[in-house]
Amino acid sequence: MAATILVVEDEPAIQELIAYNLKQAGHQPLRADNAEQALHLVANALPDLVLLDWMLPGLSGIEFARRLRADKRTRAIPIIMLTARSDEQDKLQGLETGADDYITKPFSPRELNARIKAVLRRRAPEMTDDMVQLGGLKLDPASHRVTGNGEPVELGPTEFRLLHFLMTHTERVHSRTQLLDQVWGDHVFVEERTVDVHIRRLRKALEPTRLDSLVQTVRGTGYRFSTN
Amino acid sequence: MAATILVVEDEPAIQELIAYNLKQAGHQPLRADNAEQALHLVANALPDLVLLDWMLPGLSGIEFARRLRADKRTRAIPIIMLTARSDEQDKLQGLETGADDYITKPFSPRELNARIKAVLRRRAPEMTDDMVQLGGLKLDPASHRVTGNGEPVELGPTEFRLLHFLMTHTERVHSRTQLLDQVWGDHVFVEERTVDVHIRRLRKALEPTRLDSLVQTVRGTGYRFSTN
DNA sequence: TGACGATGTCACGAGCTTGTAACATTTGCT
DNA sequence: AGCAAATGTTACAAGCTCGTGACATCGTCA
Repeated sequence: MAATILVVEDEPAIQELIAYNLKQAGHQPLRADNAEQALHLVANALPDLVLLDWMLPGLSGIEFARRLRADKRTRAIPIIMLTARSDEQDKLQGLETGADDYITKPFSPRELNARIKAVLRRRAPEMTDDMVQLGGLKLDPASHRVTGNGEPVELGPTEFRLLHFLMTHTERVHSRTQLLDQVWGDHVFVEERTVDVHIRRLRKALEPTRLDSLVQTVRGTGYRFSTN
Repeated sequence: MAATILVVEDEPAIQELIAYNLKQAGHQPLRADNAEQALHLVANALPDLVLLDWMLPGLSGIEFARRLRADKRTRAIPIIMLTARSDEQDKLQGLETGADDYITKPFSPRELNARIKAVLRRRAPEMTDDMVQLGGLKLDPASHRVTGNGEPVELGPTEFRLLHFLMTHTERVHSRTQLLDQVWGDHVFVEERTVDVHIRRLRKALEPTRLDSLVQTVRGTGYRFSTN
C-alpha cells in the first residue's frame, strides 16, 4: 500500500492506536486533533485517504467532509468515517456528504485495515499494493517489478503506471483522455497523442516476452488491455 | 457510458463537484451557470442529458425545461432536476414539466450516477455501457467487442455504433433520416444512401456468423433489427 | 558540470474509414 | 412482360488514425 492517511480524531488514545496500526500496515499516518488542524494539513499535502471521526470539537466531521468535497483539489480523496454510535442517521448523512465507507467504534485493527484496503481498491485499484497477474504478465507494485513469462521487464515510471492502470482495468476501452486523467493525473495538460508514444514504449518493452499483444488498439476509441 | 451531459447550476462549488464526478464516471460535462447560457450551448450541440438546478437566477429551471420540451430538436433530451428542498410541490411541477427524474440535495455521487444511468437506460439505452445480447449476437460497449455465435466480429467505428443502436432499439423500423440523426449525430449532413452502404458493411461483417439476417430491410421505410 | 534517463512533441507514412457515385439487382405495380 | 422506384453492391478518392522514429527539454546524480 504505502498510502498517506490522515487521521482526524480528538481522542488522543484512539488517535495513537490508529496511527500505530496504520504504521504497522505500512501506511504513513498524519494526525489531526480537530477539523481546523486537519484543514491546515490538507492545505500542505494531499493524503491518499482520510479517517474521520464524526464527533469532533469545533468544526464537525460532516462539515469537514463537505469542505473536502467542495474543493476541487481535495474532492477525490476517499473518506472513511469513524462513528461512535451505530446510528443509522449519522451513517446516511455521512454517505450523502460523500464518505466512501464508515466504521463503528469500537473496531478491530483488522477490520480497519480491511476497509482501508477495500476503499482504496474501489476508488483506485491501482493505488493498492496488490500484485496483479494476468495473461503471463506479473506486476508487483510493492517491489515495483514487472515480469513477463518469468522474464524481467524494464519499464520507465510512466509506462509502469500506465501498465498498472491497464492491468487493474482490463477488458475495457480507455480513451486517451481517460488515460491522461487516470495515469498522468487530472489537471495535467498534455497532448493526447503522447499517450500513443507511451503505449508504444510499453509495447516495445513487452516485445521480448511477446506479451505486447495484450495491449490492444481500438481504432477510433482508445486502448484496451485484454487477455483474449 | 460516454454521454455528453449539460450541467445547469449557478453554485460554482456544486457545479464543479458534479462536473468532476461526471468525468470520473466517463461522461463529458458541459457547464452553464444559468438558463440563458444553457440555451446557447444547446443551440450549438445537443447534450445527451441535462442536469438542471431548479432554482436559478434569471430564467428559472422550470422555464428552461419548458423551452427544451417546446422545441422539436430538444424535446427528447432527458432531464434530471436538482432540487434543494424535498418540496413535493417542486417535484410535482418538475415532473409535470417533463423532467425524467429528480434528485434532492445534498446527494451522493453514487446516487447521482445511479439516477443518470437509470434515466439513460430508459431514454437512450445506446448511451450506457450495458452489454446487449440478442439472437446469438453479443455487443459489449465497455470492451468495444462484438461476437456472433461466439466468433469475434470485426466492425469499423460507424458500423459498431450502428449495430449498437439497432440492438438497443429492436423490432422497430428506423428511417434513414432517423438513423443518421441517432448514429451519425445531430448536425451532420450526409447523403441518406450512405446509410445503405453502412448497412451493407455491417451485414457483410456479420455474414461469416450467418447473423446478417438480423438486419432487415423494410422496403419504402428503412431498416430494422429483429430476431424473427 | 556533464552524462543520462525520462518525458513530451512533432513529422511522416502506412493503412484503415468513410462518404459518394456509379452500376446492378430486386420489388411492386400496371 | 415492362417500367420505375428502391435497394444492394462495388470501387475509389479524400481524410483521418495510429505507429514509429527523431529530437529537444528537463531533472537527477555522480
